[in-house]
Amino acid sequence: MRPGMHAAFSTRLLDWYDQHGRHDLPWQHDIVPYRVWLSEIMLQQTQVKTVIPYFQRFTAAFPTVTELARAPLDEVLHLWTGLGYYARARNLHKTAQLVVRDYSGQFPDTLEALIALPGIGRSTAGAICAIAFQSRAAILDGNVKRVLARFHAVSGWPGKNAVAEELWNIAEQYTPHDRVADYTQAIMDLGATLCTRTKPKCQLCPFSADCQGFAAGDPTQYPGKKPAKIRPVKSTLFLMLENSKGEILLQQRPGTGIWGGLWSFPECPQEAEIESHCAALGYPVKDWSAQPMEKHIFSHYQLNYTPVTVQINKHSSVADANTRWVRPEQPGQLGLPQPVKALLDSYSG
DNA sequence: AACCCGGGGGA
DNA sequence: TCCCCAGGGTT
Repeated sequence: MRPGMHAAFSTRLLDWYDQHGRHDLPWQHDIVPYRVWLSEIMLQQTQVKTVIPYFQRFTAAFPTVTELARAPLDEVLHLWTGLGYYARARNLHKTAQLVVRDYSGQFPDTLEALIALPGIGRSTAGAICAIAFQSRAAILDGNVKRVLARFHAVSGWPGKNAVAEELWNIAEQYTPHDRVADYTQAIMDLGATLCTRTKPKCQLCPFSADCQGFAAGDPTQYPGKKPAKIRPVKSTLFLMLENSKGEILLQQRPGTGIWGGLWSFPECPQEAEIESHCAALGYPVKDWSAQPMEKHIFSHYQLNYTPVTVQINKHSSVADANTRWVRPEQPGQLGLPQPVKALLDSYSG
């Protein structure tokens, strides 16, 4: 079989699915549009394993779209807590109310009508049409993009329109008229279990002999990666408060976000705020002096930081749980971001 | 700590 | 039309 031979593709995929695919996922029984829709929304940015308990709780609380539509949004959001992308839950609730109001509680069965509902795009609409209504419609979620890009060695990034269009065309061509619901589950399953982002199990794949990505030597080259974007530049002042013992004040950063849980200097955005910021910390400023600005590169932005040495009037060396006075040459067993470590080293040296 | 993810909304 | 974002999981 060569890439492009449509009927052979779906036949081989369905044979694999019948023998090796997953058939026991919660949304694979009692297949009705409501459950298909709910599962597809949950699966949009979230993996199967994570979704399963949420799907169980949701369908227990709201067995039908009517009950979901009647529920307060707060209850929906509560049941969604932990799944992330909370806009999905708001759109879910809106769509439930629209289905009740405009469609008497019966989901529409055309791509156009489904896409018009909040939170449903082309791929999700295709999945609902194929799985819930057995009508021929293509999908192109992350798994399918990977499978098709590798099979055809499509190297561009699917975020680009031209690449997405090429993949959609391929997806449309392979989508069969018969068993389209099983085919749709099957191609997602192949991508999720064999044709994985890293370490694909090509030796188990029914398509490896014909896969152009495999033939090229490294299927993980496909599809192409999102291009690294130009890093935005952020600027901050690192306030290096020094007490009369020559110790420097560090603060533990919040557990999440950049440098989560590490110890760093207090920061403020500009020189005009130095005195008020230190006063708020409980340390009136005697004198301060800005040092040359330095750069630190993260994957997603560049941090320009200006160290500011600050002499304080208060001679305290006590600190609360989130702050600590350290000797710059011996900061102790603290997690320090690289620039903080470097500044402490140069300060003592 | 980088990378990934479908759809919505703003530039 | 393109770009960016959300928020948790995987690697």
